[in-house]
Amino acid sequence: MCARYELNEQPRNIAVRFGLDALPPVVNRAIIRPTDQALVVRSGGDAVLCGWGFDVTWDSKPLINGRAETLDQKPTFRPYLENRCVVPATGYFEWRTGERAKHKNFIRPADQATYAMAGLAVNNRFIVLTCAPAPGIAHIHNRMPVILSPDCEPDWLDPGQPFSAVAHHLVAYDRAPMLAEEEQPPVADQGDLFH
DNA sequence: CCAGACGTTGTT
DNA sequence: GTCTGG
DNA sequence: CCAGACGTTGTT
DNA sequence: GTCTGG
Repeated sequence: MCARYELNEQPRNIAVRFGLDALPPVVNRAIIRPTDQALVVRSGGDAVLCGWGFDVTWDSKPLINGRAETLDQKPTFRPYLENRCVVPATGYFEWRTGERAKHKNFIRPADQATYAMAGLAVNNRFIVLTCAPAPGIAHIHNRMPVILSPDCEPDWLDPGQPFSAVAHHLVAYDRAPMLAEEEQPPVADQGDLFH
């Protein structure tokens, strides 16, 4: 899940939305994929670019997600429970497995154009935390990124809070419905390829 | 990053 | 070769 | 010692 | 690569 997301918003608006001190650094593409540099916000309006995924020695692929339910039990994550961040996004992509094909969905909360995913950021890398899905999108996938309400973001980011005091934020988004737009199957417009 | 897929209709 | 998805 | 896990996701 | 369990 959540192996791709979008941040399609003007730096100016991102700065306002997340209370940044200055305009955030910019990357030239809106679609973010594993290993890409992307914007993360830490406490105090500190916005930096980090690469998506922690490198692990046992796999060539980076570790891009962390399960919220077990985060504080994993040796890989436990040292970093206070290195919390939020990851600005305007939507994320999820593939629903259908009878015949996979259907790509673009998913976002109904009440926020630009929202915050909960994450950890360490050594210029970040991961996105996942939780059980909200009811409206459970048919698409059994996980979703943790999406924070704006009023919870400062608490989540507060480095003075122990993880145990902020872990309750790591649940499916329930402030508004989740909207999912399913990408239409591509039109096989190959006319007379076989004529 | 990198392994694995890349196509699956409806019988003109 | 390019796209997909974790 | 040494095989297997180690995160995830999705599920052969 | 390093840790864990048998």
